[in-house]
Amino acid sequence: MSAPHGAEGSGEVAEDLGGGRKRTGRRPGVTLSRHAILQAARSRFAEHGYAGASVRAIANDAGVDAALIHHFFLSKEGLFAASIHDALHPEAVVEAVLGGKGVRGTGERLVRTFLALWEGETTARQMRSILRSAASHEAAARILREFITQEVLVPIARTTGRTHPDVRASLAASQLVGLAMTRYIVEIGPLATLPQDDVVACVAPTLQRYLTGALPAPFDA
Amino acid sequence: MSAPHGAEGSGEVAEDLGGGRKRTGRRPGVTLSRHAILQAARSRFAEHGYAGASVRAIANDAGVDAALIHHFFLSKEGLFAASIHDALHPEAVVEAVLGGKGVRGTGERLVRTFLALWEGETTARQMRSILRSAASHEAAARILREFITQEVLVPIARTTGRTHPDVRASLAASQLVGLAMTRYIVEIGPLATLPQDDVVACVAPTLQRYLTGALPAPFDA
DNA sequence: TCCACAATTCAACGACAACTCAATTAAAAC
DNA sequence: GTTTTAATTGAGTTGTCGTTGAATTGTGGA
Repeated sequence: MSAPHGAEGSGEVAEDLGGGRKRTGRRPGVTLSRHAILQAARSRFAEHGYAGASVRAIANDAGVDAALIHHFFLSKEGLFAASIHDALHPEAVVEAVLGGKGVRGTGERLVRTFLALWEGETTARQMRSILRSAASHEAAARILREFITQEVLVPIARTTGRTHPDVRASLAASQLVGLAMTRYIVEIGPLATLPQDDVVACVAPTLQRYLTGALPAPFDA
Repeated sequence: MSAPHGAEGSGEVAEDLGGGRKRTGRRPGVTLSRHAILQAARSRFAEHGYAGASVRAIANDAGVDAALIHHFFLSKEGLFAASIHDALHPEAVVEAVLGGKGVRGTGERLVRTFLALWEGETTARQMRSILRSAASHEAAARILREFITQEVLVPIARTTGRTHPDVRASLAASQLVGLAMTRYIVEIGPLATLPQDDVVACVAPTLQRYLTGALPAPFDA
């Protein structure tokens, strides 16, 4: 969970004059507000989803007027897009998973790489934002859908040289998305508390089977 | 998807006097509004999640004044709770899955029963409501969490007589939740379009392994 | 030095949020 | 038939939403 001081702590440029009022006009020195806004947005979107996070609350967290958000990002949509921009580096993920080490450890490397995204401070917030928002915000759902299908799983499945790479890819996606939902969002039972290595050990065989194992009758019969 | 005339169609009791206005006071005959509200609420919550669905929009869909919702359900929270109430009948699910037919087909029966919930008109809306809202609304997340862990998966895992039933249960939950997310919410790739039987054939072995197979080293070594 | 521009806040807009209260009409209980 | 209770809307409260335009203050280039 985030520390009690929250996402503020970067925007302490503006000294306030009595009554919470801040001096208008540009501040001296380098500008930090844009970055502060992005960080606050990631936290809010990660905790409350797209609809539940308000521009004003984000601005407040960032220690900034709400209008500044529109100055930088034009709209709430724009802020959301920017806040999850480059959360997902497909090349990096694909590289980490394939890594030239042959096909046998693919399942394990896939879970491990995926879980790592959920442990890093910044990437975890972005992942939470995407998943939480994807459940009810179409733009987020589209981002998630296209990223998963086009940029990570299809390449992975294709390089394994098996049949029906798209089916294999979506099956693997279902297990990974479900893992994220149950471990990090809904926080179900032992899955939410098990050490990372145990989770990897349990789930990796499933992914390995989806990616390189035999598919049931309707497919390869 | 829902028909264009939407969730109305039941509340046609109130004839309107000119200008969209409706006569005040109680309507003659039996009262259908409560039911109409619940149906409209299920649709709205299913499509937009808790935060994205407004009481006014639901009232509008139901052809009813917004105040009537508060009269019946006291608050939006109350409406939400009522709208997903008895969506999940644990006994029925457990019965359908265990069904006295021994342990070998448990995985398959579990997926099949789960998918059936997502195909029925009413239950699908309730499932969508719960999952969409659970992603960002704590009350929904709690409902989902407790239902999954306490009322379905633990009993199922316990009756299989294997070690670590809670770990097995949460692993199975992760696959099922992920399946619902990818097939019905985010609609990823082939999973969203595959016929039900194919999905069952692909996923059942995973559940069977989680529930009755060998767990990896950290658990049974 | 002057000028274009970027950063920043204030004040407000119109829309809509959840919710309340009183009035009106019908059903149910007596 | 009278009284109580339930259903229903209208009008309104209070608050928040995303967004805008003008005003102010700093930065950087000519």
